Amino acid sequence: MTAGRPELLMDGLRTGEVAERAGVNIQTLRYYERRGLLAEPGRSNGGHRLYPPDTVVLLNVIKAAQRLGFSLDEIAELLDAGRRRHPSADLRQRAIDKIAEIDRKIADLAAIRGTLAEVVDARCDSLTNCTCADCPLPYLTIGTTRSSGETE
Amino acid sequence: MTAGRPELLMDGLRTGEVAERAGVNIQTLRYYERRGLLAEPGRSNGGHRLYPPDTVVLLNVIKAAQRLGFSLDEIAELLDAGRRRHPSADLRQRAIDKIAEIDRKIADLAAIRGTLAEVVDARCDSLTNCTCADCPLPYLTIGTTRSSGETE
DNA sequence: TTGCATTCGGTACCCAGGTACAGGCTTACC
DNA sequence: GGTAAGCCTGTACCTGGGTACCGAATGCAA
Repeated sequence: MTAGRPELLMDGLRTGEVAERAGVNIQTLRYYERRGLLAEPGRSNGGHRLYPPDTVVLLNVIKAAQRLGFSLDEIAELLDAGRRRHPSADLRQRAIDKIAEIDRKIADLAAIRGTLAEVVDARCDSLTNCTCADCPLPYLTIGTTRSSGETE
Repeated sequence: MTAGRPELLMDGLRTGEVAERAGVNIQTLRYYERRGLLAEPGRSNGGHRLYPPDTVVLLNVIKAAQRLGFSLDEIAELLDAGRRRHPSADLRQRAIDKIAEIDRKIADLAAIRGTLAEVVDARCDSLTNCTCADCPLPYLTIGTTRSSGETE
């Protein structure tokens, strides 16, 4: 039992492979494990981590959520919510709140998008000497949905 | 000319007022000024900042953009783009890129929203003992649009 | 004019989210 | 069996985005 047997049970991706495929640093994997975003993976006999292949997908999800402005704690919650689909009443309520927040984000993104689209259209009569009168303050529509009270 | 005259030219909001109305810290105003997100405001005779009132709106915009996952540098760029609507070819291209990025964000948010909505619906036959077979990996659809190359 | 609240500039510190490095074991291949 | 590449734990460090604190100067009202 010391060595030699390939130990079929514990195949999987090693940290380096996962990191490369997901485009993250190896240290980040351990960091996420500490933070509870990644479950502790299996180990080889020698103690090396062996990840299930879908870990790569999960990492992509986490990175996408980060780009959307969610903190790691929030992402952990979202993943948890998405994982067990028969949530407690509390979790359910938080999901509802998150949905409202997401709707706000989408609306704000749409507003920014709109302004940028106008920029690209550049409906001005000249690149250097624009006389169009309807060039008001940009993005005025966003950020106005929430007065001051934050998520806390 | 030493004092007494209200000096009509230099009315405006003082840092404390702006900070309170926008719900940010006073130090944050100076920080944003250093970072180039806020233009240097006028000053009183004694050197105190006097902000134009729409600074509050601008701060709300900045905060909204932050919640959407944009860095301060990106926000500075977005503001710049939105401000001068007759952009250079380069700025224009960057606006186009940003729009694509925003579309991706919106799509990802919609995916998360969808999963959360399913959670809220909880289309399971029991809260503790669910037999529904279609509870696959959550969020599988998001994060898959970009393979690895990032904005850089 | 006195006095308290604000603001000034400057520097130091804080937190989240990583990233790097050191010294020692594993794995893989010849 | 030797050895290079890869991974282990642990700790230290870095960047972005702020915050806090200091002593001095201003603003404004009584």
